[in-house]
Amino acid sequence: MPELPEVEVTRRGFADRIVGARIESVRIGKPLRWALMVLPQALVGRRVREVRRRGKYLLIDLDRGLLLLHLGMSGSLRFDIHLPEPGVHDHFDLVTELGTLRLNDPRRFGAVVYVDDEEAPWALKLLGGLGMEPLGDAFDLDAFHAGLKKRRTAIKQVLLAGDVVVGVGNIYASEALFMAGIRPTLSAARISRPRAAKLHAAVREILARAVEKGGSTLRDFSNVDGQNGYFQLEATVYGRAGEPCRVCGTPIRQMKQGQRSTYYCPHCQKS
DNA sequence: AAAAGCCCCTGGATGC
DNA sequence: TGCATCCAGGGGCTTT
Repeated sequence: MPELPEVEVTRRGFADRIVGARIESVRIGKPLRWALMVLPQALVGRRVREVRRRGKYLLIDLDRGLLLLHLGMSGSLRFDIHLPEPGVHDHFDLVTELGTLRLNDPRRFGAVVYVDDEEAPWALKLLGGLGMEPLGDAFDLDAFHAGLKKRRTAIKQVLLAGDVVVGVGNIYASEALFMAGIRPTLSAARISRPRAAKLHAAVREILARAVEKGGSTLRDFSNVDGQNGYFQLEATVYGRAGEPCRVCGTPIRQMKQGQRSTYYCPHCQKS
């Protein structure tokens, strides 16, 4: 589920509501991808300072230390003053005086990790290799093009890898490549400067638009208030195999790249 | 060093 | 209705 837009929509949904709150208790359900790395009891009494996002990670800064949250493939967060009894897929509750933040994740590919600071080994391991943030000023076109030139793999794979630019997952990679008119299998290193510029702009536009629409809800995703996103309704290629291209009418094709589905228009994305 | 596969896990859709 | 198979928004780890 959650690519950058969904994580950002999630962040915006509870950041202002939880900042300043004192942690009253922590409840752990089934194990997630990694152990919490700190005794939940040790978090009690700390206060939430800020909620940030880096790529697809949420960073919850406390007055001492921070929590790194990842939603994996099927995770979503809820936040409310009062939440019902936890269900089988509710694996983490951060109970604060201003409300409870709850992670629901059926497939349990998500993660909650505590670190003392961003230089801690686990923080470096998870965040250290991440590429540029696509929204905001740090997404530099020169650096983007330079990053592509180093990679001979298919451009779709490079977008997904997250070491050049972060946050672009399987839906938005296909969407951005369609917007830029680039064939997903094209070697990243072979992308010309003008086309890199188009892709750079497309990534920004697609992600920003998706944030505006509340993200994409295919199955599990909803925001912290349980509301769905609507970007999936304006997908141009993702999930539309066999349906006519919205621009030229040619049937959209589906293929596999690295065990993941890629969608593209063979006419609009000739190379 | 880069690239390609494998795997973690659960549930929904589809097919026989 | 029951059971098997395939597929799904991610990404770390191991192997080439």
